[in-house]
Amino acid sequence: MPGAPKPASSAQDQLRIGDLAKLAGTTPRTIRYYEEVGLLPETVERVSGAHRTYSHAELERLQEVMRLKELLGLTLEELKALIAVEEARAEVRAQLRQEDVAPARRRELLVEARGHLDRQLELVRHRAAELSRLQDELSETRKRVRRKIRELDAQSEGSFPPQPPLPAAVEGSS
Amino acid sequence: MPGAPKPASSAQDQLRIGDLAKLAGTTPRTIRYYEEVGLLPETVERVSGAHRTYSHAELERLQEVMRLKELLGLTLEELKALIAVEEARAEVRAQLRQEDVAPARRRELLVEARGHLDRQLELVRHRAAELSRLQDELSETRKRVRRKIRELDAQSEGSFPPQPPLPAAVEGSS
DNA sequence: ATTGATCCTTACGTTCACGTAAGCTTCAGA
DNA sequence: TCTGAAGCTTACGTGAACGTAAGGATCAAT
Repeated sequence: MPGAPKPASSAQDQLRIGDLAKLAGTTPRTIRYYEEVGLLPETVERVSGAHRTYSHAELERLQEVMRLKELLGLTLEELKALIAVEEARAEVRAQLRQEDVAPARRRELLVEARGHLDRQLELVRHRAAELSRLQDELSETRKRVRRKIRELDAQSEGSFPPQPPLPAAVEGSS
Repeated sequence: MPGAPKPASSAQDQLRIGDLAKLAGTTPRTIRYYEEVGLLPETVERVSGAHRTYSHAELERLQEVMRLKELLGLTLEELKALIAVEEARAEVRAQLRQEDVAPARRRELLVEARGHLDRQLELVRHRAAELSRLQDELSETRKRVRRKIRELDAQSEGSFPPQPPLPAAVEGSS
């Protein structure tokens, strides 16, 4: 209504906890809980009682956390250790805006982040490898089962009921 | 009681719950609990109070269950639905020993098992794909971080401390 | 200034997946 | 036959990860 153009400041991006929850596919309670246990940083400069506000960056972080939890099945405690990366990277990004940060300090942060990334990668690779093996074994088993079915069908050739028309259609995904 | 030599029956393979637990890397309590919720079949013909006994086949089944739980992070309830395969396959194996089973029935069981296997495979493939994407993203991020470190090192060329000798050595465990 | 929707804190409740303890029974080996 | 280790049932306890409810505060829009 007011002719005043919205201050083109970097605000705008402010989400409330309910919005964040909806966007991330979770609940406000969960977000507060994650903050409580230290998985998410306490929203900046908040007087007790005031509403929490989140930026798009925080949404991404939350989604990343949820993804790691989902995919790796870790406890929140384990996750906390793992996602220290985000912490470091966030700090680096924040400091990149100030030019007066000692390169030495910046390097430290980056090296730290690299270390965390290496740990994450190792964990993920391991998981992926195990899953891959499981997949192979399942495929192998399925092959055997299908072969046995075919054998049965061949034996009862004509002599038996008109061969159940194989529901077949196994969706050849991937 | 009689000095009768141990009946050379097919026994021998009989494990007690403690052995089974140790072999599978879990506890008796967990095994009983799995049985309670229907994840493991109640050991055959057991009068209440008598010890449970397990065969090698049951060990394998338990290990399979634990592996699926670990890798996919499913609840026991979800697992129950998923591992109906084992049920069907066990039945097939049992029936394979009797030749008098109608081929039609045998076929039914096999088809059922195939269906369950398809579901498992789809789930595992999906998981594997997601993990793979995560892995790629992590690799990408790591590359960027490493590049930034190199850039920093290049900038401070000679002008700065003798370039921290890169702790490198990412402990190549496993 | 006044809402009504959303949020805040505090705190107790709940489900899952077992752990632990007690009292008794079974079983394998001497 | 006896015994002690391991098992059985029953039941209460526990930590993680939230759900839910109560009573009041905040905030955006009117």
